[in-house]
This record gives sequence, structure tokens and C-alpha cells, in this order.
Amino acid sequence: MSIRLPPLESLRYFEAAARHLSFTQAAQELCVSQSAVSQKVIQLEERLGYKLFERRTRQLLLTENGAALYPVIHASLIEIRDTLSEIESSSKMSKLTVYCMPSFASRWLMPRLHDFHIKHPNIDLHLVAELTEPNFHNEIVDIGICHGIGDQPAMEQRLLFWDYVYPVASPELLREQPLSRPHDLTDTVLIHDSLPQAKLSTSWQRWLVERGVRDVDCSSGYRFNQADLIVQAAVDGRGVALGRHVLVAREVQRGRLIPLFNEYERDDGVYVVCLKKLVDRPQVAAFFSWLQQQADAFTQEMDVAQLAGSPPPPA
Amino acid sequence: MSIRLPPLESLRYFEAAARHLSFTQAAQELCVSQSAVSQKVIQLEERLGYKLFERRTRQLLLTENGAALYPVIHASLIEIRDTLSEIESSSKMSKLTVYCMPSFASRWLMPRLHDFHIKHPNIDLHLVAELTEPNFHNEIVDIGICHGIGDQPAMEQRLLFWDYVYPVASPELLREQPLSRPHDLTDTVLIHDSLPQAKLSTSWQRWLVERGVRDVDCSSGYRFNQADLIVQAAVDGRGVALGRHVLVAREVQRGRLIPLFNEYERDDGVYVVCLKKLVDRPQVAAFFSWLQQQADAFTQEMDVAQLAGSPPPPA
DNA sequence: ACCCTGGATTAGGAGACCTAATGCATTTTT
DNA sequence: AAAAATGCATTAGGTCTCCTAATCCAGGGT
Repeated sequence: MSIRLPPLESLRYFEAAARHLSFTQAAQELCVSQSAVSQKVIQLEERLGYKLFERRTRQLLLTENGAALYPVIHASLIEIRDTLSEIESSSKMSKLTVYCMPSFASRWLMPRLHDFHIKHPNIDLHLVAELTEPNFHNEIVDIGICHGIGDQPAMEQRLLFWDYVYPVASPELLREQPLSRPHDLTDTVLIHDSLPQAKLSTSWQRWLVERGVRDVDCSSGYRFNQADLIVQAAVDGRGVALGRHVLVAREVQRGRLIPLFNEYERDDGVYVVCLKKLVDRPQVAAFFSWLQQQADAFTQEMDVAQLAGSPPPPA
Repeated sequence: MSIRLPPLESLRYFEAAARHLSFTQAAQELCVSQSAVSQKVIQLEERLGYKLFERRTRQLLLTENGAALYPVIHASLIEIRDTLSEIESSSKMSKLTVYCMPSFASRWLMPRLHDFHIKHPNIDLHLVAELTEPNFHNEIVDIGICHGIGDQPAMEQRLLFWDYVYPVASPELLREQPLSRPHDLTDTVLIHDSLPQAKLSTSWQRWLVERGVRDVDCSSGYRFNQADLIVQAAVDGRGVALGRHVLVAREVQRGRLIPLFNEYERDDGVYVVCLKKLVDRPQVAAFFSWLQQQADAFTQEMDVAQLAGSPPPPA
């Protein structure tokens, strides 16, 4: 049966070229070079033994044979595509496992996840929220959301948005103890971050020194090993925290936390990562594009310049 | 459009596997290893995100999703195949150029070529009959029929049949001058071969020496530079020729030439050759298989053992 | 208990494929 | 008319897919 069929991949190239009547446009659609399309079509023509296109300058025409072939290929590809997407949407797909930090999970991802379940009811999403990054290569976790991993060629990495760091406090705390300059932090309880892999960016020590505030005792104050708890403590008015935008944005927007001093620093980016070879799996692709949407909406809606730059709301 | 399609080649593997419900059988049909099918199907399943087969021991079953996909793929491939073969048979295809030696052309190929034209009216066959072998790599000639070329990895070579060499003479000549043993050739006119690339196999000198006949003057007699003329001269009763089976078989069968002494030696094979990359082109494939048929029929119908081994018909 | 069948797995080599650069012919622009 | 621009063909070369051969493994049949 299949013996007499030409290489099928080249039919995909032919279809695109015939639809656009342009190798260049087909190449764009297929995300390859014009040269690749040209070669694949030539290869197909040689295999078939007749020309499919008539090449004129700046104009590509189907030959009689090409015109006879195109509708069939087009219809077949459409049908295959539709069948696959029908199967995809009607069947329970194998699960999708996503990793992120616990704080990111509770403060950012969880509130949005419901939307994903509505849009993709057949994807069975497992969330692995741990402090330690998983090893993607053992394939237990499909997708990770984290600050950039190194330059690993086998991994796909896409920036969702940049993160920012700025001090936040609850309105209640600010009412008792107004803070207008970094120096005012001298007599304030600071909430520290004691994650094992704590970064310099959320270190009060560094932040204060850079602003010339020297007489603050960074050894006192609260100290939590989960960023989530830090935010919670700040919301509860226990002190001033050096917050990550991605974790505090929602509380800031609701007015439960107030950014201080109109000072915000760009921190790492937040990336979604996965093994390159997985990006084309429908569940993965679906989650990626959903995540990108959510991220874009987040950037829009909770713009750091607006939130952190806005003056404290009236008490 | 095509963005969402999985690699199409793997669909061909899936279709075959699903049809046979066996990777091993599918592999045979596709002329690849079992391993290749297994890997391609796994690759497809990973890309799609769900299993297509349920692997039991000694039993392969389609999953629900696989069963939903199969008929569509099957139908699509069938339709594509049928469309292609319709185009192929209805359209004038680009020409097919065949090379062979002039003697082979006139004595073997030409009488059969009519049959090819009837069976493949849309193939425009050009025959290049020359003494010198063409260079296949410049693609002027698609197919050659000749004695084996060396071991060129880029070339496909298939044996059509073995050739044989034996002495022949016309019945008229034999009536005047009966010949029952090689020694009887002493007083006979011999017809020699003076092709530029003359081979030892058709050298009277060698043939006679090997049979212990020493007193024959090989410098006299007829001498032609085209094997075709040698056969013609023998038919015309001008002398005894050392004939190639492939060239004389027809005349022997018709009784116009008689094999002598029941002696025949196997000579080179007759091969059909072409660039490997051309074998899958429909015209080439069609000519190959037609030629194989003709060759098989020739071997059957004009079996050397029967013709050359048969006693001379009664005068 | 053994073998035997049929798919999975592995490593490695061959070859297909794609890219980037360039060529070429023609058309449009200046 | 000259120059720029367009779009496919061609080339060489590096990457990576694909296939093979060998082996592994599970489950049934004898």
C-alpha cells in the first residue's frame, strides 16, 4: 500500500506552497527557510516525475498536475488535522505536570488555574510546588515556571514577564508609622527572607546599603523560609517586607499592601521552561499559550510602574 | 494550518501498524526494521500526547483514540495514492531515456518495446543505442541496460538474466557442411567480433584453444564491429559465429540459427542500472518492473539449456 | 521450566534536512 | 537606462533525525 506514496512530509510543503502560491510565504508559515521549501518541492517533483509548479518570475503557478493534486492534499490535511483536534478535545489526555515555587503557586498560579481548567477540561493538570527545582530530564515534571535556568540547549525557555522587587507594608502599619524615606525604616520591624537559596535581590541588607541606610539591624525582625509567609506577614501588618512584584501585586492592587518610596528594582525574569522536545505536545503547547496570555494580562493589569509608582491610597 | 500537524511520515507508519495490528508486519511492508516502526509510533504518540496502541504480549490493539484516528488516516492515504496514480496515468510524463548497446537494442529490446508503449502510453521513452556507455551522473540517461558496471554505491543494479555464449550457424550452412565437433570448424568460415571493447568470452581464439582445437586460422573470416551484424551474417549463412544467447535466442527459436555441439558457457549477467535516487520515480519504476517481467519471460521461453541443448532440427 | 514471540531500548553511523549565502532572471523604481 | 528589489534555485556544510543491529524484556505456549 504505502509503497507507492511519496515522502509525506513533502506534501505538507507542497500544500502550503500551493495555497500561498509562493515558496517564500509557505516557508514563513512552516517556520523554515525559503530554500527548504524550494528543495522539498523539487524533491517531490523529482519523485513524482512531473512538475507541480510553473515558476515564473515573481509568480508561482500550479501546473495541471499540481492543480489536480492540491485539492486532495489540502482536504486530506484538513481532515487529519480536524480529526486530531477532535480526538484531542474529546479524550482524556495523559496528565500534564507543572512545577513552580510554592509561593508562586499560591500567590500567582493557583488563583488563575481555574480558568485553565475551564478552557481545557480534558487536561489533567498536576501541580508540583516545591522549594527545590526538579530535574526535567527524568520527565516526571513536564513544565516548570521559575527564574531562568542556565543556558541548557535541550531546554525551551520563554520569558513570561520581568519580576520587580520593592518594599511593601500594610496600610494599617503605615497608619501607625508613616514611612516616607528609606531612612525611616530604622525603627521598623523588617521581614526577612530565609530561603535556603535566598537571593541578594530580596536582601534587606543589600537594599538598605545601596540606599545609604546604615543604622538598621538586619539581624532582628521576622524571618521566614517561604516567600508566601513573608507576604502574609506583611499583609498582617507585622512589618515591612521586600516583596517580589509577582507575589505581592495582587495584594497591592487590592490595597492590602502599599509599595513604599516609589522605588522598584527590576529583578530576574519569570520563565516557563520545558524540554524542547515536549513543546509540540498539545497539552504542553496549550499550557504554554494559556500561560503567556495570563502573563500578558498580568503585565497589563498589574503594571509595576503603576502599582509601585502610585502614591499610597488615602488612609 | 500545518502548524498543528504531527510529522506526517509517522502517520504512514501508524497506518501500516494499525492495519496489520503488528509492528513487525508493518515493518516488513514498509521495508524497514521493526525497531523503526516502534520508534516512529512512539514518537507520534509522544507528539500527540496520548497512546494509539495498547501493547499486550503478542497482541497489538488500537486504543480508543487510535481507533478513531486510523480510518481517517487510512482513507486519506488511499485517496492521496489514488489521486497520484490517476495523475500519473492521465498526464504526459517527462520522458524516460534508456541506454543500451545497439545490438541489444535491435535484437532484444526493440521487438519488445511495443508492449511497453501499449502498457504505458503516457511514458515518452527515448532509446539511446550507442557502443559507449553513457555517464549516468549527468542525468541525460535515466536507465541503462548493460553488463554489470563496477560496484558504484550511487547506482542501483539489478540482474535481468545471465547471458550465455555458444557457436551458431544457419541451417543452410550446416546442410552444406555438417559440423558435429569443434574440430570440424577447421575448414569453416568464422565470423569474428571486432568491437572496440571486445571481450574474451566471444573470442574464437579463446574458445577454440579451450577445446583443444589448434589448427584454425583466426585471422581470417568475417569481422564486424557490431554484434548485430555478426548475428545477421550468421543467419545469412556466411559462417559460424560465437553468439551471445541474448542476441541469438530469437533466431535460434525461429530455426534460423542452430546452436552447435551442445556447448554453452555462461557469460556476464545483463543488468539494468540507474542512479539509486531515481528508482522511485514512477516512470523508472514502471520500466524496471516491465523489464523484469520481459526478462523473466525471456528466461522461461528461450531457456538456454533447451535451445542450445536441443539437437539440430532435421534438415 | 523452558523457549519463543513480539515489542522496547540502546548506541552508533549514515544520510536527510535545513540554513545561510549567493546566484540568477526579471520587474519595478528612480 | 541604470539600479534596486523580488522570488526561486543552488551550493556547501553542520546538525540532527532516522534507521539498523543487537539486546532486553514480558508474557504465553509447550
